Amino acid sequence: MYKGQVTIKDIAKELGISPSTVSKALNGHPDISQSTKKAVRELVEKWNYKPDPIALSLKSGLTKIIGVIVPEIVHYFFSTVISGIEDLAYDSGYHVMFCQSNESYEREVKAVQTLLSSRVDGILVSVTKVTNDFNHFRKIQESGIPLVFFDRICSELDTDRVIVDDEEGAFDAVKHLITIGCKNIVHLSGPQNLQIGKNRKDGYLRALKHYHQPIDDQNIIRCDTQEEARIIVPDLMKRAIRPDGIFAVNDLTAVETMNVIRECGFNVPKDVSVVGFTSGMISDITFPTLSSVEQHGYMIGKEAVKLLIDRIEKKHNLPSQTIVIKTEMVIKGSSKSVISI
Amino acid sequence: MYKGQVTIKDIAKELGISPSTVSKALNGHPDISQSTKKAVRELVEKWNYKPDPIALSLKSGLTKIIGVIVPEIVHYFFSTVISGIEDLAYDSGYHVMFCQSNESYEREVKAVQTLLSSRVDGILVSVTKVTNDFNHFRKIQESGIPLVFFDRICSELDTDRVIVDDEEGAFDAVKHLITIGCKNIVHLSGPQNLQIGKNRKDGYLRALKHYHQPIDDQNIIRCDTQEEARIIVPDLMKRAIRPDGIFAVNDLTAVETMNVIRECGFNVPKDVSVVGFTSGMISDITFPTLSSVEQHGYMIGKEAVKLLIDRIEKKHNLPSQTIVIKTEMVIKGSSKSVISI
DNA sequence: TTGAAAGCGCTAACAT
DNA sequence: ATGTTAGCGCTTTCAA
Repeated sequence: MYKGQVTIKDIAKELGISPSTVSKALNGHPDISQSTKKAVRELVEKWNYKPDPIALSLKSGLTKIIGVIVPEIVHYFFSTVISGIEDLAYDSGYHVMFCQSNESYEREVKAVQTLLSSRVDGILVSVTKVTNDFNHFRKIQESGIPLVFFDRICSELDTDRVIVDDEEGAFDAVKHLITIGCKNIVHLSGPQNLQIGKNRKDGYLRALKHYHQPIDDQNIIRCDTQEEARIIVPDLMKRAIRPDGIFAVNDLTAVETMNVIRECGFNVPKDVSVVGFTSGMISDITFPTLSSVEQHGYMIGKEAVKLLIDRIEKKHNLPSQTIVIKTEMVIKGSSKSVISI
Repeated sequence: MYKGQVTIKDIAKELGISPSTVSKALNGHPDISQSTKKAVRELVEKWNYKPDPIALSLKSGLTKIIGVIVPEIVHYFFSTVISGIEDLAYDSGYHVMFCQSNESYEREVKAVQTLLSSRVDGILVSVTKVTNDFNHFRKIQESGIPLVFFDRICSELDTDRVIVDDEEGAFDAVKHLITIGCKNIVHLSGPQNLQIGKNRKDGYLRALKHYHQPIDDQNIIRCDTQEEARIIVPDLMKRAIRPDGIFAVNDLTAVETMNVIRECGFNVPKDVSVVGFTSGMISDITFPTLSSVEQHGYMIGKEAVKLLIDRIEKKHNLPSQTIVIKTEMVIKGSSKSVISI
């Protein structure tokens, strides 16, 4: 037991009144006299009484805790989102409990069980790259616990969501590459079972079409990690017709792509322009700095929590909402005009 | 209320026995018959009964929640530590609640209050750069809640700690610079109210002394952010006697230092070798890659949780422990021999 | 071998 | 205006 914690009983005893009177006084109940309220408030202040959240939870069935499942914590984008979640949740009187799935389906399932049995009031999820079965999420819905997906959503389930406009962001990225004169743009794509992977590819394709660029299936390559880039990019640079622009599905892949290109004896952005997706701190510290699509992770976190708390507190049976956060093409050093305008 | 949650009462009613019998059966109490135990176990399985952690907490006074206060979540080192905390805590049946102080003293104090009033079973802290008053931490101790500091410790308080051997790590870094031939090594130092800032400086000094290098106060400059590096490094490069080695107190400062040096028209590592501290993902993606002192954040997190849980569960009044995690000098591209051996 | 009752801290319906 | 009581889900004497 938390040593020396003052309870409502102690206050009651000291004041010679009953616990329920103290409770009512504390909760601003109208029947309680001003004098009693004042006495209670003073003693509460003096003894630094704090209601026990556990007792409150047992009574209300609510824990004021939000569960969050992310693929990784050591990840710029996700840590940014977490930071936003954290900040708004605390401001709203909620605590946050994190689980990382480590991109493992099994761990994700386990995390769901853990959070459910912890009786969190709501759950925020960004799914792993490998999740193809969604029954664990259905279980959340069946339990009546509000569920909000962010970024990596599950399109099969009818839930609230916070996403960025991946298609549009990718379109902008490729448009940028086209605008600066790239004629042969490769897309290093993400997992196609994830909506974000699909949408970014779609944006790439739409931009090519819109600007009447030829589309070549060979220019869409499944590659979304540093390790994969290290293997795949050298081959790209050995092609008869070398790419002059690369749009990578995330920043780390983009950075490694730049590094490999340099190692192959080429220059970024002179020989090849590179654009990433996320635009985190990483994009500022590389050489050259990385042009990338800003994703506003902090805001994603905030919006996701807002949506979730709304669901928790107003049990309104409104239809599911999808909030779309606008992306922003941020041009830095890795993409540069090859044509003089 | 958590919809459709099975309680011990439901089990009891179905089986025609009393709740207390169910409880005992579940807890392997010796005087419950095998047949009853079996029946209970089967129904528990079938109905997927899970004890309500809130009720358990109310009874035991323990929440099985660990509170963590870090300066930032969006920070490679801290997110690594958090990842370690997370992993071991869950394996040990604990949950984790994070607060970020955002390097603000007020927010740190508030975080302590929040965690205390959440009745966490123990608290893990890495203090802000600006914390000089430690009464909020004393309050934790007075409440009888175990407290463990990691990395950025509070040396005034008698608590368990997990630190890296900053002095030795810094010594190794500077030794490396000396070994490759640097004659004029600058230290970009951290806040001196933090033990880590002091220790890293001490290691720098000891290395210089040990290898009979001249010590120059002008070569110790308070600078531990990218912004500061951007202002300070150009001046360094304009000195009559330019530094040929720079040991920065953290990786981000080191990286920005490299970038600024390049912008000033010099080459890393040819003109100046740069070494950082932490050796995170960052150190692999920069150009050149960054030599740095590996800090093993994940392990720090694990050890800190282990220490904390030990304190929580075995109320042993052993004296405070300090666990020191060994660092490791990782040589990459930003430091290179200028002398041929 | 099992059950009844009390209690963890708090709230709320129902007396007084 | 204040007090009594019951109950949230569970454990734990103590009694049967």
